Amino acid sequence: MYQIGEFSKLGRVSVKALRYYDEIGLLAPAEVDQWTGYRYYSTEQLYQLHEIVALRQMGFSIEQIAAIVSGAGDTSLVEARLATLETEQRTVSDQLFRVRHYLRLKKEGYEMEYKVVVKEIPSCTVFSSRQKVADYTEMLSLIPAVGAKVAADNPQVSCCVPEYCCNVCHDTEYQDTNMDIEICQAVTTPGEPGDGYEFKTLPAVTVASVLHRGPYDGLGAAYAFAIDWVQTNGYQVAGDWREAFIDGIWNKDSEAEWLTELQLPITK
Amino acid sequence: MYQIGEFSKLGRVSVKALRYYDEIGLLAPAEVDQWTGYRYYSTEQLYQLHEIVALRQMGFSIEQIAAIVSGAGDTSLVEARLATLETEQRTVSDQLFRVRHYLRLKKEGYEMEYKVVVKEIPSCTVFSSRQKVADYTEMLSLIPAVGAKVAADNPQVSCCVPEYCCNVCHDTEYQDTNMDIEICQAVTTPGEPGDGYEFKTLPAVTVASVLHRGPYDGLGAAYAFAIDWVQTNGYQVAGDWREAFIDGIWNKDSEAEWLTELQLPITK
DNA sequence: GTTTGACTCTCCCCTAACGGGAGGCCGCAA
DNA sequence: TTGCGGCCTCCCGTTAGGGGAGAGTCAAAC
Repeated sequence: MYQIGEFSKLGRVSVKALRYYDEIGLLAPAEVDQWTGYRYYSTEQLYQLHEIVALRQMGFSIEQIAAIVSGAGDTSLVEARLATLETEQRTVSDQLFRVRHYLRLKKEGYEMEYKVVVKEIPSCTVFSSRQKVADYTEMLSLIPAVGAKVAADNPQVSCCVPEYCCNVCHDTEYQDTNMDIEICQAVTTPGEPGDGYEFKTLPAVTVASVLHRGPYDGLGAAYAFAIDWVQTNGYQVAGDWREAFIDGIWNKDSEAEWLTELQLPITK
Repeated sequence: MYQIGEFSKLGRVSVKALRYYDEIGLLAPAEVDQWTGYRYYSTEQLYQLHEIVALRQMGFSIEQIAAIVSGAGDTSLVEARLATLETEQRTVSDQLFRVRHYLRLKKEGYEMEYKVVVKEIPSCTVFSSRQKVADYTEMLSLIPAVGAKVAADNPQVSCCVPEYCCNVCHDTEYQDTNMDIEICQAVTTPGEPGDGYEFKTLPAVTVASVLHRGPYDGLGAAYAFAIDWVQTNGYQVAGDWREAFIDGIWNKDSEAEWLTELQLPITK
């Protein structure tokens, strides 16, 4: 019989952990002195502890270990652990990509103006108007015009809250002149198509998102950053880019306060 | 200005998380209504939140993020994160090896009698006696003899608590006859060498440990298991094997209760 | 004017697997 | 008798919020 301190050294497990295992019923001592409360362990417990430690080293939770050591023979928990480990491996790998990319740019002296977030954009109903525009100035003038026309034709249509107003860019690479864009505005219910616009459903996508602050002539740098990020982090661009308008001329006087979100659909 | 619900949808962050970020001072709303307590966020906060989410997706803790967004420009936290990620990657990889090894054996119908634990054995002072023995029976008779001789010659020498009594096996592969073994017993202080024994220091080692229950003729299977485990888990054997005696003929009548620990020193 | 339903607030308890420490008991050695 | 090391229980702390209770707020609908 060992005292808890000796037993803890034998099994390379802390005294605190042993008391915890006792408390939750995972590993009770062979004997507990009824008067002093002292725990006494035998080598039978050492054998059990060895198994517990082995399972802990595989990363099982205590609850899972309790299930495994009691109802042995079922591999489902182990298979679940395998699946969990595989996703953990992907997560760590993704994070490594990001951190290394960040450090590389920092080392090159780049000031990290842009940060990339991967997010899910749910599917949504929009009215849209696809047009060729000469530049961003022309585009900006079109948005309220389209909105006004739709509102006039479809008085029952209301915009989503919070708003989601974006361009879907149909050009195959970034350009800021003669662009093939589709102005979209998310609405709560579809309406009837009209002159120069229609209602459609934008698909749900996973995007790499970059926020750009300032006037639109800086969007090129943001795009370049986003595309580089997507490639060096092991993703591929998988769909038409979107530019979501958050702040702009309609609510901010100073161009420096304009806020636009680039959304590049991606897959691994 | 957005209410917390809208803002939470814009940033794809839960309301709970936003309130938490406010509470700990990481991201305060632009305005809080003094009477209702309602939080109102502006797009400036959206920009900050985007950065926070990007850093979270790199796996930084909230505390680290607070440090990064306040005192920007220092890469030490990012380098620390890189180091942490690299060890996490190794941990996950190790666990994957173990779980896959386990599942493979299970699928082959093997009953998992042995579990492997990787543990550190600290350096310790021992008296030792290296001998050629014909078999385990002969070895068993030698241990008490050596112990008695040392105790007689060195009355001030006392054994460690808990005990650590082991064979260091100098054979290059497992054999149960004509073995070249070194009987060792950990003591608290070194003594004077004597006839057929000496005092020495066993090095600290990292070992793969397997517990074997039962008589010594089953040790071969335990060795085979341990060696297979070491190889399929990407380790190499790096030193002389040890057999640590926990329970045996000296305290258990039934051979089935004997307990022996195989310790194979390993490196990655 | 009232009601309703969605939204928000604060406050409190919960997580996993122990670690740290306080305050007190037990047994042994000087 | 005193000290010391080991052990006990009890309580609080850790992360990054999640869940829910109970109450207040807001805007639209009736």
